[in-house]
Amino acid sequence: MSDTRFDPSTADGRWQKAWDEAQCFRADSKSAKPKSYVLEMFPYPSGRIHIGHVRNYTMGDVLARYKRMTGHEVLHPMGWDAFGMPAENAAMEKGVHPGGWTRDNIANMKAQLKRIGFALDWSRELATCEPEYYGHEQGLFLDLYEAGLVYRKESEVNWDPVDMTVLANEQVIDGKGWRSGAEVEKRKLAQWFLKITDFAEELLDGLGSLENWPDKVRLMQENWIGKSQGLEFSFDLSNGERLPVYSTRPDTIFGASFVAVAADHPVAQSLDSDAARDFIALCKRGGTTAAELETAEKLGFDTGITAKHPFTGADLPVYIANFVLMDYGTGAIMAVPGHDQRDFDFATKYGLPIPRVVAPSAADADKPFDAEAESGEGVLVNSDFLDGMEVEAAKAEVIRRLEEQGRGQGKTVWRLRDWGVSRQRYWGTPIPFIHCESCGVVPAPKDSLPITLPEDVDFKTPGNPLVRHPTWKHVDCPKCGGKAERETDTLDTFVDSSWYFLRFASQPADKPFDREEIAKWLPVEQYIGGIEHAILHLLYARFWTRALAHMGQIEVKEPFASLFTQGMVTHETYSRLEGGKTVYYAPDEISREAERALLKDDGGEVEIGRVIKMSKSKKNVVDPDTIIATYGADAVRWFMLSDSPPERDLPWSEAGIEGCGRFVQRVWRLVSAEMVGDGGDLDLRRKTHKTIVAVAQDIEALSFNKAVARLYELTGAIEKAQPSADRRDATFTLMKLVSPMMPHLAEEAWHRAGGEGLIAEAAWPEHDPAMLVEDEVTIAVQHKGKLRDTLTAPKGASKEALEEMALASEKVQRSLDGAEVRKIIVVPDRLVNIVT
RNA sequence: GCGGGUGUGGCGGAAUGGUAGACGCCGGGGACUUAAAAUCCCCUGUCCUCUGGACGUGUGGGUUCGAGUCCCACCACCCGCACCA
Repeated sequence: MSDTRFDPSTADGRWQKAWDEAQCFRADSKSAKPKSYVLEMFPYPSGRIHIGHVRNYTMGDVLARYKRMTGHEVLHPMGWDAFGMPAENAAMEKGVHPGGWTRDNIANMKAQLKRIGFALDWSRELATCEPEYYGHEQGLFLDLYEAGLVYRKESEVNWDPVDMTVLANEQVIDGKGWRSGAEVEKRKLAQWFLKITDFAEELLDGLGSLENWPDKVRLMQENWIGKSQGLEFSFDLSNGERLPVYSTRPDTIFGASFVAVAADHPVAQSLDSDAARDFIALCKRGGTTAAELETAEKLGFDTGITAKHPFTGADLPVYIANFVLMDYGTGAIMAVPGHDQRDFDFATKYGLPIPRVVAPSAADADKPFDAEAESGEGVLVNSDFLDGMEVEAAKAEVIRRLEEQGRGQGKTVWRLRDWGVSRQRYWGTPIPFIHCESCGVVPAPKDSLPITLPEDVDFKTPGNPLVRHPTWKHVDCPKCGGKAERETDTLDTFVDSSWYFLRFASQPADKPFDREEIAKWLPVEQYIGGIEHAILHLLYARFWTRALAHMGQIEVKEPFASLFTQGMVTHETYSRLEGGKTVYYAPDEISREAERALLKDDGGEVEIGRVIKMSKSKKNVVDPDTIIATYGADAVRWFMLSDSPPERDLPWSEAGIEGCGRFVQRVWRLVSAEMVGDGGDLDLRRKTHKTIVAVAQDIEALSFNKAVARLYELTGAIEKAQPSADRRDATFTLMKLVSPMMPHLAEEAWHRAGGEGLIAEAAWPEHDPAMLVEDEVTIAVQHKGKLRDTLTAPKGASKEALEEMALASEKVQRSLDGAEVRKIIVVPDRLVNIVT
């Protein structure tokens, strides 16, 4: 080791080993210290850690190390979201077993994480693909079944007839399977569902208690749950049937000029004419992509049936309409064109009346519409007994009257659907049920768990290997003992990630978790991950936790007390046209100059594109291993925290990481410098103590970029200071303050400077409150609201003294130029503003 | 279409209604060196008649002694949802 340079290639590994040996990062549940559970969303073991993971885990790591230094017993675990499709794809493409592929990937990624020096409790590592994990998941699934929260029903799926598999919506591109390219069919299959809708109200209300979640995420979940309150009532139809409809605007009932049903509504289906059948087919063909919906024209088909208005007795035409959805409300609506844009468009197209029933005031009852529907507030007009009422009062009145007639009732409708968890795949948790011809669907006995996946499977033939495995599915019925078959569906991987944070608290062999350990560690104080999980993962995990609480297995209801969603790591792109095609080049193929970028291969200039999310197709990716090998783990960690606020995107740049590498060496040189000297340095001491407080606040607020800026400032101040006892103290303090961010450098420097033990186990420095108080302050002097001069005054100087000093300033006098002073505003210790 | 967010130097970004641009990157100049790397020092919003001054936080208004910050309207970009009655 050279004296003048810090060498991460030897130091990083040395300290990682030292932390391992000292077991610094083990969480002790017997500890009396206050606990802190810091968790980052666990990764899918794709094989390589990418730079986004590095940013995510560095943030959590800084917080975890800081919490440990401030006297907390920290739980900071790591695991693997190890089931899922990519493993099966690899099996099909490369002929490797999903299990072997996954476990190899885990080993690689674990080694990568260790090279970054994360303060993780590896003794609690888990992988969801191991029976020790998913066996307990099967047990929990059976518990949920017992509690009435699991059921089976027929449901429509996207079926790929070539791959013989069910596709997620995202895997259907232009109506074709993403892998096979075959036309996707809609098939009805019996599938397993979790009754998340039972918890809709709770999940919605619970959002209110999650003050430390981003408003954005709470809003997204609120919209997803989609509570709406309105009225369900029935029309009498001319064919003698009754047609229930749902409306959130019952107040506008006198404005209804037609009734519309969905194409797959029974009323539509019962029509016996070719024209009707053709129209229904036309509706079904309609695409569901964003662009198609945007331009979709409102289309309708007059059924010839009429509906009797419950108050006026008028006969309203019943249409089949392509914009009415079967799976929301009752699949039928009363259409009020004047006050709903869709109904307005439809009525305009088909020449139906557009009556006004809400107006700004009673005098505007006949005000014409301005080419669009008015859905706002106002008073009711042209509405018989509702005339003159406000919207809210009118809603209540209509509901009251229809309830009285026994024709309808107030009703709450949710957008949230039950959670379909069946996947017709191999690499997932087997659903613990058995199908018996005589007993039906029977839960697997708990003592038969875990139901493990067979190892001897092949992926050469399409379809689910569990279905065609020669022996696996054949079992005796646990009820009657006769021949029966196992369920061959496996669970959605979102189930795996719905409780892993509970399993981290303790890992008993005979049960999913230990009640007391959950009580000790949960909730997670700080959960960090990507915004892409704002809805599904976070909603499912909240549901699963509440369901367990509902069954009395745990106390905690909300698993994540505080949530942080970090931004992406981005990079500019490099490309040029070659033979009419845009060819992208990777950053390491480029030599980047100030204004331009040249290809290393042939020296040709390439175009520098926008800074965008790193993606393989644009080749704008950097590999964590490479950069760690080049700059060391600490420089990379420091870069991840610098400059950009953590919730925003972070543009990766070669120049930036080099700057971080320089800073690592700057700190190193401070420690190498002479650390003794005479006398004190009050300014530096003040700066040091202010920095202790500020960095602590910044880390707790996750404002790592601000903490970084303050550490640069302190470093600069130490460099400028003459040797002194205060300079020595400042240097030791700096080592501790940077240690959560640059732990290897901090250990090496600490060790070299003669510090005791490991800095990873050191306490956060104490600050002296007296050092935070200035005795002199800078006062800004303004005239006409503009800065004219600044002056130095003793802290706490009187208003009169400050006024006097301000007026004495030559610059101020020049600006005043003899004008009459009308008023002087003095903000003590801050500013004087002279008004003329 | 609905909902949400963001807009500050060449770039990333600081700034309890009180000195806009902290800190970093890039760039320029200098020192050290035979030379380079490394390191150190200085400069670095725009403009002008430059020991000073004017302008300046997407645009236009407003509130205020004082607005990047608060209010109103608009523009641009980004994200989420999407015919949810």
